Amino acid sequence: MEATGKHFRKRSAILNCLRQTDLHPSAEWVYAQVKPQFPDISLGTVYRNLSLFKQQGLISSLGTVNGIERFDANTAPHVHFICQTCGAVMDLPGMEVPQQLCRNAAEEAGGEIQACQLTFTGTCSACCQNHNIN
Amino acid sequence: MEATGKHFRKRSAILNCLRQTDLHPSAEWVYAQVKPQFPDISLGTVYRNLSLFKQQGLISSLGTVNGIERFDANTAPHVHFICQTCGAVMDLPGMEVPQQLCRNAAEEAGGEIQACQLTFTGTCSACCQNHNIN
DNA sequence: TTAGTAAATGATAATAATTCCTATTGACAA
DNA sequence: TTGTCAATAGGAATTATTATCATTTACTAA
Repeated sequence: MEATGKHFRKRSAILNCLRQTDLHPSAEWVYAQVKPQFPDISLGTVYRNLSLFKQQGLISSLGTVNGIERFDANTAPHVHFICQTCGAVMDLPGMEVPQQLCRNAAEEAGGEIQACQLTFTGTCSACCQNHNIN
Repeated sequence: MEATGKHFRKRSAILNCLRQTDLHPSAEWVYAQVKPQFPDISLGTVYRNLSLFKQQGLISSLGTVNGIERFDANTAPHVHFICQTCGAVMDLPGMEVPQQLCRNAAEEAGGEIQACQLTFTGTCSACCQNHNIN
């Protein structure tokens, strides 16, 4: 399973691509990024590996934006802002989910809590300006 | 646009169905519930009206669970727990998102914030028990 | 009653994101 | 070289959702 040799170059390129961006991209976006370096890569490989990484806990999914799944290589708990107009997903790095909230949730849910997602939805500043112009 | 007469019976049945459950159901589930009362209702009508209600702010969407969109007639901000094993979505009614957190988000995001979603993911107590048995 | 209308619907086709399938390729060990 | 097995490419299949369009329903006015 080591990433040595040509065998795993595509797989690690996909992971690296996701690690080098903060755009919380879709599978298609990752595909487009990796394509120049590996012209014969297939979209299926991107989906397959993203799914594998997710299962291994190397990446996480933010859910879908406009019906398209978005991924994040930052698995530490953090807060997101999603612009409903342009579909941009941004981190709100200055914020964090209070630990107490997570403890309360664990208590109230009864089961086991594995992840926590705090997401704000609205219109980003760029789209707010565009809207004013039009 | 009043819900008088037979014309709007299906539409309001869909909304009532959603209002009378706390399962945060899918379009297909709503369809199955309304079907006995309106045997000739079509799935397209359910999708069409759910989409309309969402647009009107009468209901909200939780996003997708296992690739299927889930809806909620409770538009007040509240906290959810999603079981990754069985796909159940539950409210955590004793919890709420701190107001201060929302204010911070608005400040940091720059744009306009319209909604806030706090979701915990994990394994519900029922699925935890089943897992122990098997 | 009887058109005339606009909205709502049923049935089905179309769309598109994602997953599945199978032959092929690359890496490595014997 | 050869056998084996995981990884992949390419494309077909799946499936949730949306769009289309002819029909039905409700309401209004003559």
